[in-house]
Formats: sequence, C-alpha cells, structure tokens
Amino acid sequence: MTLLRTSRPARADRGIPDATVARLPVYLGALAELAADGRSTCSSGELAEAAGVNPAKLRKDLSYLGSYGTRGVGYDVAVLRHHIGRELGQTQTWDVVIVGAGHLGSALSAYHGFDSRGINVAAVLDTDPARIGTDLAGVEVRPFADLEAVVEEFGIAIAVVATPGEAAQGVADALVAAGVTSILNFAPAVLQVPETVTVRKVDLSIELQVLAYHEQRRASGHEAADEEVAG
Amino acid sequence: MTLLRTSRPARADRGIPDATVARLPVYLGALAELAADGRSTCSSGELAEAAGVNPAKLRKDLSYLGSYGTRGVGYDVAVLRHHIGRELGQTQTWDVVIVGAGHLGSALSAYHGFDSRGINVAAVLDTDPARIGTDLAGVEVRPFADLEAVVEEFGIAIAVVATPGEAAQGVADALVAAGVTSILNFAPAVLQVPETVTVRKVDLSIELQVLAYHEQRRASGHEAADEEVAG
DNA sequence: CCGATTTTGTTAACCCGTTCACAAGCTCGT
DNA sequence: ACGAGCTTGTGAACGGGTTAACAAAATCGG
Repeated sequence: MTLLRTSRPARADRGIPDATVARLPVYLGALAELAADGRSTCSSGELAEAAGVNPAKLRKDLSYLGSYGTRGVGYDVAVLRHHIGRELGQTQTWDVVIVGAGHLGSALSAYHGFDSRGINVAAVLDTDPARIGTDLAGVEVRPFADLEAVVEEFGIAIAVVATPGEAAQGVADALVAAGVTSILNFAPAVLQVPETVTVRKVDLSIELQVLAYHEQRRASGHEAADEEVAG
Repeated sequence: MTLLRTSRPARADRGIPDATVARLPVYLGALAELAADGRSTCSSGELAEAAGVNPAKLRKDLSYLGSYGTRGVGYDVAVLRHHIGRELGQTQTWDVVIVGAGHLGSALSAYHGFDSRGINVAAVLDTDPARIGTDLAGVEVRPFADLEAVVEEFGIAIAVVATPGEAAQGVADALVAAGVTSILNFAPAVLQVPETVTVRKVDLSIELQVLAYHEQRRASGHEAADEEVAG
C-alpha cells in the first residue's frame, strides 16, 4: 500500500477504524452489483466473496455501523446500501476540484462512477495557458489563480492534486490557504500540511515498484517460502 | 487504504514485511531528491522527514535490508539508493503491458518517472478498433488479441488493468493464462485470480469516498475528538 | 409450540506493525 | 589515547487489525 495519512491519529470518539472505512466503499460496490443482479438480500458470506474479504471481517466492519442484519437471514441489500452510503457521507454530493489538467487530470475528469458515488468534479484548474479554456468531459479548465473563487463558489472541501511533483507542495499550500481540508495527492511528492488536513497519496510508480519487488523475489530463491508456509 | 492483496500470506523466509516494501519506493524518491540537492550522506532523521515517516520506523525498515548505515554518521545516499533499488529489483528493467487505452491507460503510458524506476511500458492493448494503431507516448496500441504474443515477446510478468469494471475479470483471466504473475488493477472490480498471482488494486473513486467520510465526520460532531486526542 | 437450522453480532486470541528507549559503535577534539 | 557526543540498529512494549469461535436470535418444518 501506498497510502500515507498525514492527519490526526483520531481514535477515541465513536469513530470507525480507518481500515474499515477504506473497505466500506468496496462493500458498497459489491452491493450495487448484487442489486443489479436483482438480489434483495444477501448473507455475509456472499457479500464477503463479492468484496474479496473474509466473512468475519465483513461482519465486524458492518457491526461498527450498527446492527442492520437479521440473524438467520442476512442483510437487506437496499437497507445496507443506504446505511453505508450515509456513513460515507453520500447523502450529499461532494464537489471536488482537480488541480492539473495533464493526462492524469483529464483521466480523472472523465472518470465515470464518481457521480453515482456522490462525487462531482466541479472544476479543473491549470497554470498552462494552452490548457486553460479547453473542455474536459464537460468542465472547462480554469486558471489556477481562480482557486479561491472556485472553492468559495462551490463550497469545496476536497481537492485532487494531479500536477508534476515539483509543483505539488505549492499547490497544496494554496489549497490549504483556500480552505480545502482533504487532499488526494497523485503527484510523486510528500506533502507537508497542517494536522487538520487529511492527505491520501496514490503513486502509480510506487505501486508498480512494489509489484516488481514481488516478481524479483519470485524469480530468485523463494523456495523456502513454499515449504515453510505455516498459515 | 485501498489495496487488496490476493496472494499467498508469505512470511517465513527472510522476506521483508509488506508495509516496509510499500515504503521503500518512497525512501528511494526521497534519496533521489537529496542526491539532486548535492547531499552525499544523510541521517535517519533527515531522510524520515523527507519521506514523511517516523525516524524509528525508517531505521527499522532499513534494518531489514541489512546494516548499510554508519553509527554516529548516518547513511551514504548513493550506497543506500543502490541497496534499496536492488531489493526492489531495479537492477533490471521490468517490461509491463497496459490493457485499456482509454483516458487512464493513456495517462499511464505518458507517465514520466517510470523509466528511472526500472519500469518500461512495452505495450498497450485495447479491443476498440478505433484505438488500435494509435500512438500513445511512443507506443502503438495493439489489439488485445496480441496479448500472448506480447507477453512472450517481452517476457512480461507485470500487467496493468485500466479497462472498465465489466471487462476487468475477463482481462485478468487472459493475463493469468498468458503467464502474467503480477497485476495492478485500476478497474472498479474485485479480481479473482490464483494464489500464485499478486494483485494490487487502486480505485480512484474509493480514495475520494474515504476523504468524503472524513469530511462528513469533520462537519458533524467530532467535538470529542479534539478534546480527547492522546498522542 | 418446539426443535433444527441458519446466520448475525461479538468476544477473545493472535498477529503484524509502530514506537520507544537504549546499547553498540563511529568520529572528533584534545 | 581517550572521553564526549552523535547516530545507528534492535529488543521490548504497545496498539490496532484480523481471524476463529461461539452465543444470541431469527426462520421453518412438523
């Protein structure tokens, strides 16, 4: 994994564990599939398989939200979708701003499936004059200088950084100054932000390097692993 | 976090913990920055700050590779880069194939920074006739049917799935059949693969949903959290 | 109405990862 | 040559997350 959290440790409160929160969207997707198949109820076993997790883990995760299942029966698909969606804040639509209209920014703007998840790309910003004014999946690219105005206009709390690594910290500083409190960072850089701001990082290159490590091991002397696996 | 591993539990052996492996590329990037700044040595504290982690954690991570530091002095930047790079398999270049030449596939093909990390996009495949034959950052899009030939030709072990969710499982099956053993999955789908294959999943929508959850909590009654934070 | 069967919710053990704290070891000044 | 001062490497405590196992609760057949 390549997700660095730079936020408060949280805990205390009645908060849901981070690991669980990260899986809730997966459950939501699996439930959407089941609903599309016409299923109205499902057991923890079925849902766990669709989500690719252990059934016990699934039940424990869901138990943090409350008791929305029926013993001996299972979960009502629609009810569970509602409760997970509500917990994730999908009762409202979150407007986000994407900074950087390069290849990745374009890909993100065009990404379908945001809409159904309560996410709306409200604006795309860039500093390159050649990009400003162009249309990205129905959203016009605006100058980066418009940041504060855009944040104000849409009441934006979540931003996506899709710039080159060198520009990322400067952009992050501007985002924080404009009042953004959650940042999804695709740039290959470690962002320094106040504790009050949540940062998640996705680095495409890092993901591939991790896979290369596994290949590396596979290729050379992992013989012991095959014999020694305990459980 | 949104990284699902669908591989063997591993352990035993002299393997490096997964959490550490995921951070090694980050350290590598931080070391590259230090080197670019002309630094020839650095302490664990400096490197930890550049990488955004706890110094103790950094030292423990590095200790899995061996003792490449000098007490009282620190680490030699060049030496450490060499050893981390070697551990990650960067002594060779890994040819990867990208399946799906849509927005995301295009973005990945154009992503700079792969080259310097031992990753090379050898081929891009798609089923859409309109895309086949087009040029993506110097690589020609080939028909998906060429998969086996491409894997054979380049000796490919690592593949990237950048297709719509519906197509992902079929693509994964074909990849496995062709001999690919590591898959980076960007499609919003849970891939079922044999235990011998490593899968990492990155879902852009999920990342944003996790951030929305944090915003949701921030907005409503997290008062207790501010008072109760312990560490 | 009751026992058999199913499936949830939860407790407790386990395992992995993080962090602290300190001994081991290196350098430098004297 | 030796002590003062750093910085690494690691043993041990701690905390969170995963998993197994079971009790509680619902349905269904007779």
